[in-house]
Amino acid sequence: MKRKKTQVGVPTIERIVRYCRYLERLYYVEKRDVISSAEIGEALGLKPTQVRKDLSYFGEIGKRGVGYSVEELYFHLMGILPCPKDCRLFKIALFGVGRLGKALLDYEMFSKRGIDIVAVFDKNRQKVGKTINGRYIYHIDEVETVLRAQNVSIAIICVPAAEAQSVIDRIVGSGVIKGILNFAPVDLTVPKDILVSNMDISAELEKLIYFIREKEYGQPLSV
Amino acid sequence: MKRKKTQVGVPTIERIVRYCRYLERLYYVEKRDVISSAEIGEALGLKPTQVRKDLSYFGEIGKRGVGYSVEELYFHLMGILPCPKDCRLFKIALFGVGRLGKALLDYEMFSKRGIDIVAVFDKNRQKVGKTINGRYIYHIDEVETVLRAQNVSIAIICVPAAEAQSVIDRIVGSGVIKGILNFAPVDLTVPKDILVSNMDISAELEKLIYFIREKEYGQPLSV
DNA sequence: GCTTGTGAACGATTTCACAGCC
DNA sequence: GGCTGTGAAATCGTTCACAAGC
Repeated sequence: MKRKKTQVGVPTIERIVRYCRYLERLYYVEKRDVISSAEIGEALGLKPTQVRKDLSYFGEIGKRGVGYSVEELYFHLMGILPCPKDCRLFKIALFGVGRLGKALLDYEMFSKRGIDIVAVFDKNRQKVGKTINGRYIYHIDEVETVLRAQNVSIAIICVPAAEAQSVIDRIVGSGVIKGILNFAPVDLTVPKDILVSNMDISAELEKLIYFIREKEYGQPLSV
Repeated sequence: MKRKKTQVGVPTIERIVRYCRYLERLYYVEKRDVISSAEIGEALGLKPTQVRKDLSYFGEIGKRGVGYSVEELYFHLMGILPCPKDCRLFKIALFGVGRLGKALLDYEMFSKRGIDIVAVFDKNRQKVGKTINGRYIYHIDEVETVLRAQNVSIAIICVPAAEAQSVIDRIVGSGVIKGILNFAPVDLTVPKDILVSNMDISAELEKLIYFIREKEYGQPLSV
């Protein structure tokens, strides 16, 4: 099997996810038949050429002079993205049942997309053994056993920043985890064959404020 | 005043936030005196040249042959980033007191960074009038009055996807909001002078799974 | 010796320009 | 006329190579 040199880049995949969401609404709610790259671009704040380039990576889906069939395009993109079909293949565990962890456990969008969290861990013995949203809470000491038994491949980290790295080390030690979604505001050190996606809320806010200030005052500060 | 052509890019600012966090620990916890770009890069998974290039945008802070003074660099970067000094300038309101909204209201990292949410809104009359973590919950109908009175400039959106756009329209109507941090999994339509930062949790997970699959199986799907 | 700062080279991503098709 | 698909050009971001300074 020949390895293609030109893989599709990260920004494109991020936009594919957004196209997919937009088309979902167009298909189920607005019941549109066809859509143009110009209109998609308008809705998502992108240039039409950007939209067409992205879509062209996955084949010729549109009709020239007409546009894209909403149904065809939607199911085509759904086939490219992993969910919900493959989410059962990639089982997910959540670490840290604080407020954020609890919020994620019944996050509407997860269940809607077929994303299911199969195991939950905490280090607090008071929480261990209870169930939350139908999931049994394991103690962090059981991590190796449970992750292997359930064949979990993705970990969501919602523990405090100070504990994140030690939790990660134990998770990585289990040898089954392939990807980590990290909500703790620290940079984790992991073996480089494991993918990490950081969702750093306060970092995002700081970034936002930086650019607001830059826009307001022309210059961020004395540069 | 001359407008510089080369503004610092988004990826650089994202890394500056990370340097800042790392240096904070180095300064207060590990009490290091100097640090090299190589070591910073090691800790954050970046090449030393990347670190130096980023830092050089904001002046010559290091000493050749020696490295960077942790103290000097830390406070220098703190000066570039908006928090916590400017967070009072940029007041924040939160919309939607569901599980996620509640989680954010006492997110440790916010208070630690001086980020303070000054007003909270919900459309549920049962919640309105109560206080949560010391913040009075306003009804969404009061949005114009409260935002103007408090001079709020940033909105955090934690309402369900279906309601996000209508909430946004009202917020934008108030005329004081300059930036939005959006947790609802939809693409919002806003006037282009307003900055939007999306934190789409399920999109991030889908992206992660896509790239895990690509890595595992060489190709994401039949492309 | 060692480490920073930076123009130049390289690589990735976006945008343009236009051919191809309905 | 309209809209897509795509190579080429432009832009943006990262990495290299090396000069400058401790």
